[in-house]
Amino acid sequence: MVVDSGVADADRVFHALADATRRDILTRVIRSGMSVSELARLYPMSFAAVQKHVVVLERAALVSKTRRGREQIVRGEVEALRRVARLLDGYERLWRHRAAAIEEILKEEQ
Amino acid sequence: MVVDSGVADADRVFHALADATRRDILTRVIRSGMSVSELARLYPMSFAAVQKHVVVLERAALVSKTRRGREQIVRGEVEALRRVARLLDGYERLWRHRAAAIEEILKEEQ
DNA sequence: CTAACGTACAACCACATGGTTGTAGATTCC
DNA sequence: GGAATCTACAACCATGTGGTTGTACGTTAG
Repeated sequence: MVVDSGVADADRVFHALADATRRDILTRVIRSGMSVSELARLYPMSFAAVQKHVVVLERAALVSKTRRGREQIVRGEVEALRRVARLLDGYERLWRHRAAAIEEILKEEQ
Repeated sequence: MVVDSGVADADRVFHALADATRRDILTRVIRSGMSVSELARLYPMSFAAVQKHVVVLERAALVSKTRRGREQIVRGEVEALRRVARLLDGYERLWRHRAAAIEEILKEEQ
């Protein structure tokens, strides 16, 4: 297992998700693959802007691209998504731990 | 239920999580509340920088502050965290849907 | 072959972000 | 009361981000 720079990974993933356009692209390409220009037609911005959003998602490993003729098909990668979900689960577990401790204290006080 | 500006909420939450220092602060204050200056002593940066990180987490509703004398105690708020986890679950559900569709297609082809 | 299409990338711009220092207001300690 | 502590916030700076346009290159269609 790669231990190195898991921090930067999380940085990239959360940053990639911190933009409504990118989240929308992600939901679409998870449903089914789409070419970059198909995606670009969906948003009120230039092709270049959408292409850059796709690059950000790609760097975060949230999507992958595969060539099909002159098109580049973008697909959602669920692995990174799962890693983030697990991370958030970790946060929540910590919280539950705290909640349990509080309950313990309240019990003792009664 | 508030329907308005759930998008901006997600923006704020993901952006808040897209920084290693802020994620570290979050894990600590979820375990147990800490004052801002206690937090500030933990990181190799100025008090003001840490205070600004706390503000970012607060705007994302990931932490809340309560006064205790001259200190401000920062605590982790789990509600927003859960909302994000649910959002990511939503993404994963979409993916599973796609996986099921692919299986269906493969079955038909055989 | 040539034209149109799909993609990638550089250069540029306005604005946000993450850091700094400095100042000022509450609150507590002695 | 006066000093120390904790917090908040403004001003500033370097860098990053999200958008633009323009250009170049490979692939497909006619």
